[in-house]
Amino acid sequence: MVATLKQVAAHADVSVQTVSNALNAPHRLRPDTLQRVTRSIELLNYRPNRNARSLRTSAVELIGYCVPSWQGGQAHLVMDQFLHALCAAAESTGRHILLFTAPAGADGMSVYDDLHARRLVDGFVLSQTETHDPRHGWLKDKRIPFVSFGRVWKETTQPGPYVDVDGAAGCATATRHLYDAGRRRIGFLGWPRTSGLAEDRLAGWRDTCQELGLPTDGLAVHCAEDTFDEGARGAASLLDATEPVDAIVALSDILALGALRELTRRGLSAGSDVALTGFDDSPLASVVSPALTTLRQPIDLIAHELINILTGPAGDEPTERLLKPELIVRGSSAPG
Amino acid sequence: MVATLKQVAAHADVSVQTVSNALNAPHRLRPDTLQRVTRSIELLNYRPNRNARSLRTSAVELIGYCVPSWQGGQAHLVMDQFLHALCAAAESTGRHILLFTAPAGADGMSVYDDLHARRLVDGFVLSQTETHDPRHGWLKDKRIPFVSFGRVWKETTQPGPYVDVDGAAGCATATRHLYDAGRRRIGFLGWPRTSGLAEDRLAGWRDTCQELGLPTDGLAVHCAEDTFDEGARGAASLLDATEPVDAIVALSDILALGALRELTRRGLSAGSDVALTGFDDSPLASVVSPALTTLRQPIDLIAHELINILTGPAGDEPTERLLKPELIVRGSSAPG
DNA sequence: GGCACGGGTTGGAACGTTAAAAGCACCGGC
DNA sequence: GCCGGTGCTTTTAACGTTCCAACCCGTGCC
Repeated sequence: MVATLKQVAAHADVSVQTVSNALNAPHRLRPDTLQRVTRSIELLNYRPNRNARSLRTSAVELIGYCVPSWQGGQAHLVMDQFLHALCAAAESTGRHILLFTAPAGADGMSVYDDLHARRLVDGFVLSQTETHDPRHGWLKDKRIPFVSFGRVWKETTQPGPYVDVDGAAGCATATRHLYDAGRRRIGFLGWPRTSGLAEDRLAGWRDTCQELGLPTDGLAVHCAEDTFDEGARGAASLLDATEPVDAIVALSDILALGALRELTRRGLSAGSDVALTGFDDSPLASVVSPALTTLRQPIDLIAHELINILTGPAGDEPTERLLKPELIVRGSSAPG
Repeated sequence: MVATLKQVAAHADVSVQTVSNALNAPHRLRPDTLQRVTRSIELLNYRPNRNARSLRTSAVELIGYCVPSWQGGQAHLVMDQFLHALCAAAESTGRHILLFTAPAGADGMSVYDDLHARRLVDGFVLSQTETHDPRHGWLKDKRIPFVSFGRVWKETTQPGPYVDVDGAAGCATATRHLYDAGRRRIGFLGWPRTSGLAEDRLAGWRDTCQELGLPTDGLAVHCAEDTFDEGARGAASLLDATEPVDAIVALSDILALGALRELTRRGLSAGSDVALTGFDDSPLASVVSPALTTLRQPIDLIAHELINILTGPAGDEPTERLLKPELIVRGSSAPG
């Protein structure tokens, strides 16, 4: 049915090894032999058996990725984009992504260990990194290759290589953009400060405000969860203050959309009355009206960096890449 | 580093084959031998090398899944749930999911062929099935195992096994639910009828209305795309009619949320003034207020059926499973 | 003419596993 | 005492590939 190296060799009247060389080290063959072998390969429609190859070379060219469980309605709105990008990046190096599920935290580590020990994957891409995430240290100890999308927060050193988006820089850009649009009282919609990510983005807004001489006292609201309702509630409290805000930087698109709903409910016009920005450029950002100004994570670049770091030369020092998100300006901050 | 069968065999003082049998056919061993071997396996922390096994048995226990590209802001809001479920289902049979990308339509088929020929996967799960989808026939001709999530529309026979959600039954349930809540003029928000899925769901609404003696003329709107704006526009036209609707069955959550926005904009209360249902139970459905009544696809069941069919005995006749969605009643159709 | 050299090619072994067949010890029946 | 099982274990031979060492042969050098 499917041709093997041996059959191709017989057809081209050379040894098996020569056919292998034709594919893996063509420079070793005399041009005429190479051509003869290549013709046979095409004629027989030969495709190398990946299992045999992996057995010999002990590299499976597969990268494990744990598909997050959508606990508690937490929507991963850009996960499909990320997966697509990660896949494409892996394929550009001849690799593929293997999906698996695992319990959260340290409990799931035996799954990682098992996949690696059974040689189903060469290494892992981690995402959904959490504060004090135990996975990184665990994998590092076991010397299992990995790279993380997202920093490990509140640790003195990063255990292993990572790629992340500079949330502080992003929120700084958004804040400055609002300032340039004439806003002078800019509020912040965030999450509780126990989350490293939340604190990072908060800092970007706070520092920029202070730099620009804008007030920050009482202008940061910490929403309990990432839902429309919480976003609306947070926005309401910012609008009900004795001195209401004229702009809001939200830590996520969901919160921003909640705020948008609240503005609309009050008969305020997002963009002209109150300017608004989100974070992530989720698919929803462009389908609401006015469309949401938001910070787009460079997903393709992130994915390529992740794969590069994971599959590149195994240097000792951890590789760290911090990428800047791009401000996508839409109607919610720049009407007309 | 990692123990092999040979090392375990030496440790337990038996032959390699006996260790293999201890794992794959324990009934062949004498109880005491089995115990001795098992102890050695655990002591050495042995894990079978999957590549070697696959080479020998020519089954890789991997299932290919083409990760959809999110063309044109089309949000796959339940894709992460589906992937998680598919993964879990595969793992419950000792298999895993391998992700890949491929151009849409017939152009991408060489990718499928290649993955199969190189023995990276045993078979495929297709999703995002389209009207006149060429993939099914192609795979069937090549005798590459696959199962489809979603029927192939507008063909006389289904090329190969599939699992799908009965959209007609779902919309019928929703319509009947609205009728039971006292609604007598129920509109439908759909997509153009070139889509088989759209026509299926439309039929469920239409037939049920006729059965209940409700009007349907001019009460179906076909939105050009799956966006909030289109949903809002469609809802507006149903509300502006000389005889406005008192309920709306929407073909998707996105359209329903657009309609919800339009209701809110007009000062109408969703649930009491106009009742509303969506389709998919996407994460957004429960975070808006009022929360959206919607039809939940039995994702876990779908995933299990897909894997069962694909990995079950290779019968000749195509296996077909049509599953009913579950109506999740929330505030948008039943206030209070 | 012998020898080192190097490009091109080959045979043999190995990667770690499982299928199939062979071996071995013990037992009951005639 | 031999025969045919039966129950457990080992031997042998693959699966399809790549690594390594060897080989062959023509060339240039002393």
